Amino acid sequence: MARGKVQLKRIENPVHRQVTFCKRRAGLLKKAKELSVLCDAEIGVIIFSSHGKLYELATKGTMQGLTERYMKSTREVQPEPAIHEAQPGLDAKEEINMLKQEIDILQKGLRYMFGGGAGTMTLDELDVLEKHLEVWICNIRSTKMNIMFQEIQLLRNKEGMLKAVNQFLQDKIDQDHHQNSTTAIADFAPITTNFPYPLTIQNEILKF
Amino acid sequence: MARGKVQLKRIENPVHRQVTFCKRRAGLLKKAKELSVLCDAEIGVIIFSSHGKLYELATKGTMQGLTERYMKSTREVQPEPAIHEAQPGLDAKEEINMLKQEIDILQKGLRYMFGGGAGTMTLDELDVLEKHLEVWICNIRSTKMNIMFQEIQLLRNKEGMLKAVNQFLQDKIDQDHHQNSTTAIADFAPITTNFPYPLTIQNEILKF
DNA sequence: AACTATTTATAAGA
DNA sequence: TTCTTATAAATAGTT
Repeated sequence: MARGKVQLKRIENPVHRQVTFCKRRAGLLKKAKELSVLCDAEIGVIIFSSHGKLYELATKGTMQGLTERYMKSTREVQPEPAIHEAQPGLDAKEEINMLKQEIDILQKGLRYMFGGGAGTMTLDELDVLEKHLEVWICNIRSTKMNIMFQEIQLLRNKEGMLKAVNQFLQDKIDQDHHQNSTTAIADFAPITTNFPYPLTIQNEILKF
Repeated sequence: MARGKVQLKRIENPVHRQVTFCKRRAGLLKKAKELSVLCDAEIGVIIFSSHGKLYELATKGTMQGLTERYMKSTREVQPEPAIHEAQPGLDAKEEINMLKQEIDILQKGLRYMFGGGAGTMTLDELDVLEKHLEVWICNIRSTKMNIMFQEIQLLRNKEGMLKAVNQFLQDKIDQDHHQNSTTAIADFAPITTNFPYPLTIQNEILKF
């Protein structure tokens, strides 16, 4: 925001990006603290850098407490545990009975599973159990996707940094070659490829 | 920040506080979005106003996913409780440990399922759990198939018996008709259908 | 909700 | 990283 307008897109230069991250992170956390104090609000900020490092701020208590409060707040909006959508025309007692029945089925299912399938469940009970398990697997796959997505992000970042390092090394090599050809050794062969030099990157660079 | 420095303390005037909250909240969320885009960071902001109203922002995915990532990040700092000892060369103990581990995963999975997905499982653990559930579902489907096959057998038996009864009744009717046509009444119309007589089977026959 | 005078944040350079 | 500084952005107080 100074000495030049900023484009609202990912900063490709890794050094530049890191510096900006540092500065703006500090600024964001400062702003959050100010807002909390001035307006008596409870605020939590979680920041994961592109390298996966965590920075956090929780005003008025712990992040743990805040996330719990958040869950409580949103649970009312989103009845998360699926399937158990309130059926119209059923009062509280009926709903409780239905839930108890479902728990029974799940418990029976666990015995069925670990007891070697020797339990005796009806077709309907098995249907309910199957649906539960399908939702469960669905959730698991979704979580796995999230985790894998994070992995991909990390690898992309590594790729970007490696490219930058490659470019740096290439430039250095080009420079060296230029010096050599103009001072001591005759240019007996023009270098037309950047290979195999970029492959010489040290392993240390890969450790984040 | 304009037309007067601001004191870093709670604004006592409620109207003034509300206005400032509104403005600065927008500013904070904007800054958070910018930081996320510019520096490729995953950011979550949770704001509870002094009246308890929730405002939130989650870049790159859901707040749910972010809090899970946060939990995982902070959990790693704390020592992981209950790690089963893995002694090489002892087959029996190894097997027991493996089984314990599997049970752990299943228990964790149950918490994951019924705790609203707030558990923190690794990708490998989720894989194991998914496989377990797939086997489980497979077993359930197999059992369902068995049950349904038994149903089908039962229905086939009923069908066979009904057909036999029908045949018996049909024969009886044919016989009666033949008697009538050869003794008293002229054959004014040949019977070419067994309808609607088979529909007169008594309900008692259907009860197995 | 708009409008500015100022303060604050920060991009670029050192 | 840290400091400096010119400039963009945010916003306090006002209309």
